[in-house]
Amino acid sequence: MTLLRDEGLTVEELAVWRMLQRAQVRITRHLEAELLVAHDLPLASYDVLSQLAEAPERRLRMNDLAGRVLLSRSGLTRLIDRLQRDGLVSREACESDARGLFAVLTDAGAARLAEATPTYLRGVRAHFLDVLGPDEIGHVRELVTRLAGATDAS
Amino acid sequence: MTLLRDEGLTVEELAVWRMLQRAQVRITRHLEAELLVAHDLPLASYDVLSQLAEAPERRLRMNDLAGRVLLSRSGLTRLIDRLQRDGLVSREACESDARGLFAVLTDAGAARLAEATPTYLRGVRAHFLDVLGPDEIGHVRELVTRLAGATDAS
DNA sequence: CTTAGTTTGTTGCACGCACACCTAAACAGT
DNA sequence: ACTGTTTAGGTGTGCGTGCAACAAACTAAG
Repeated sequence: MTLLRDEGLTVEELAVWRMLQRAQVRITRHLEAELLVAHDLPLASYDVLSQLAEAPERRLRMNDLAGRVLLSRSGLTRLIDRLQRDGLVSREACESDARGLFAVLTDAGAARLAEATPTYLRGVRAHFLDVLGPDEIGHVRELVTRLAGATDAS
Repeated sequence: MTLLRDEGLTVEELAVWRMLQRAQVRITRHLEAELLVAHDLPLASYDVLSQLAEAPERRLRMNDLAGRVLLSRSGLTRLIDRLQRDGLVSREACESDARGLFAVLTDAGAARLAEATPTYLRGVRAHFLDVLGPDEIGHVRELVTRLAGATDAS
């Protein structure tokens, strides 16, 4: 694979990227599977609920929310449809802007979130954090911060 | 969020996990978008082609391949259908096991892969590797290896 | 006030994926 | 051989997502 050298990559660098992809996919699937069997709650739904829970007044504009959960606006529309159908979220109009809608966490949604959160946190610990040495976390945090921010510059 | 403490997580640890998720999704999307506009090749297809290219005789059993690209067997069946339709891959029977099938990289597939690889590698460099300090790679490799392997133990 | 342009959220559509089920082939024990 | 079990791969179906097109509401310029 002389192509690698042409682009200035080592085989090690490429392998690291592939393993990261692999690890991320597998961890995410474990997490989702655990949430699903224990609480019938997909990971994307969990993300939405927790974002709302952390937001002031447990409400967020659809657009803001879509950005935070890395979902397209249309995808979020459908996801909120489902959550609303299950009573975990409600839609409320925005008074200052008639086209705006808030997604609002209901009490039932908060309860469901509280119920699922231990499962989620245990999964993050078991599949991710326990694999890191405790002293590594600071280093990884710094690294991941750079990664999350840098992808904007494209 | 006293729930965090109940599970022995710090807010920093949780934030690191979230940012990693975020970074991974964004990098992957950039990569896929670039492959799509430049070569009309989805990332999953690229992965299959490159796995085949690295395999002995450019062929792999469906089951093996499904494991390597983190796809369900049915998902792989459909993906190979598409690649076969486009002439990038062919199916060949296995003589020693009549129910086995090989996915084989065709010359056209190898050509398409060679064409797309620079785009892919440049993307990996730009969105991922450039963000790492060169001295960090060894450390990250070691870490990611643990992550990729550890998720089996569940 | 009118008109052009932008932003917000939703809908039609097609795609890609996983789950459950199915068939055929291999294997195991009797 | 004969029957039950396992494994390889493919098919039917439903779900979740993004893209493009849309309607409604806001904004800005004349």
